[in-house]
Amino acid sequence: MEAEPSAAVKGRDGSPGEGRRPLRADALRNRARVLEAAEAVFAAEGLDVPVDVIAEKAGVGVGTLYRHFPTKEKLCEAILIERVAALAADARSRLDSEDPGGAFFGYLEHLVAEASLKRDLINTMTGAGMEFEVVAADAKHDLEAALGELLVVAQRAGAVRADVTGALVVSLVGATCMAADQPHPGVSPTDVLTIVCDGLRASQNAGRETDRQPSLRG
Amino acid sequence: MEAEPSAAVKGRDGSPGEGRRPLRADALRNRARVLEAAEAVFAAEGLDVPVDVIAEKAGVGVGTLYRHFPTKEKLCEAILIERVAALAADARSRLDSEDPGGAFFGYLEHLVAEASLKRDLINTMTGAGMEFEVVAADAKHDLEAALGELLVVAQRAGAVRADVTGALVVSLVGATCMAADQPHPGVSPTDVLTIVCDGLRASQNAGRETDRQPSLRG
DNA sequence: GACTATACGGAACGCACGCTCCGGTTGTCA
DNA sequence: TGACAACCGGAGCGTGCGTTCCGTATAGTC
Repeated sequence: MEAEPSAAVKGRDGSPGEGRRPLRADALRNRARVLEAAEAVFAAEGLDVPVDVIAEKAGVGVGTLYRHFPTKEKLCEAILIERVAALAADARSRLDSEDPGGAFFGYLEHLVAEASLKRDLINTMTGAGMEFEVVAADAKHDLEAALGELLVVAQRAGAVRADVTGALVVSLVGATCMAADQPHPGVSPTDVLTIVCDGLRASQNAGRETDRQPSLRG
Repeated sequence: MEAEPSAAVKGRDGSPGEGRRPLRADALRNRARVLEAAEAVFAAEGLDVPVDVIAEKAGVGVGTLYRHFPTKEKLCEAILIERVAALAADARSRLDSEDPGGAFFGYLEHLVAEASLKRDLINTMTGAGMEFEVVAADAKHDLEAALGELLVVAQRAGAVRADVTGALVVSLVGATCMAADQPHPGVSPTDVLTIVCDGLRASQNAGRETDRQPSLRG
């Protein structure tokens, strides 16, 4: 473990850390190119694209890529953290809506739509494809916390059944995102989400008399 | 493409194909061991276990494994086909139940429980981890067909909303199985399935007045 | 224009995994 | 028991991917 000269992650714009001289112009340019290419490729293909592909798309050698991002995981983080933070902020902005139910379900819809547009988000939300360490994990936890807040408000308003937990909603959203990633012909992510939302709305013990209705907290 | 002497898949017990002499005793024994080990390992870890692991667990060299199953995919098939066929048979056995709703939802429960017990089934149902060619794909399609039959009966009985398709149910089950594979603390696969089932039960336009209720066939 | 720290590119390394090859072993049959 | 086909084991090959190394190019400075 030695000091890594220019490998540490700086501000997204490549601004210098304290006491370190600014990046050279070409380095700055290349760093931006790599981020841009990675953003596009990850969104289109998911997180398990070879780094070579990103480097090529950025018009840069792999060596250059690795000088700016010491690891593929760090590169993913640089992109995902801000994506996920934006989602969490969106959740919180809906917190003081006059229609908590609409806010909650609308947010779920937004989440799934966003995930089917940016496939890297699917990997993040379902936890498949890459294990992140602290930094990105924190961002994800923050998103989950924000979703939880939105949930309790909707529950207090009676728009969501009282027996679901935040973790359950996260599981359901992750599952829906996965369904978006493995599409069956004639089934859209929205269709899946519709069923899930109706299930979240349903009051407990709403089942027909012929079906046994298991309790969530059984 | 040349004839492969003993590599062709025979009956599960290793009985000879027509005109081919029976397997030697040790070969028969090893074939069984490999199947047994693969069944256990795939169930415990999913389909993306290295073949070396299976060979070792079977007390056999990789060469031996590959003589009996020319490809990892074929080995998976040998196990999955009968697993999946059993599930399809189970579905059909429920077709003439007096309680179509209970039969349908009970079957979904069985499916998810089975999948969280045998992780290779998760890979199969979610389509993640391995692309199968014709043989296993046929088995999967048969399972989906059986599930579809169970669905329409339940719909005719009014236990399931009329606007869901078989493909949608398959997507939902796959998603639920994925949730079982990426467990969140405090959330069981059953919890997820409960929400999904309630969503499938909910009559259309059952949403509260404050929530907009998208139609499935929008 | 010359000089140097900085950055670049891409060949090459290490590792994991599916699969093959072949010298040695063993079951089977006469 | 001897002989041969059938079978075994595991070293090793090919491929794909993350990562490193180092000779070369260039931006910034005087």
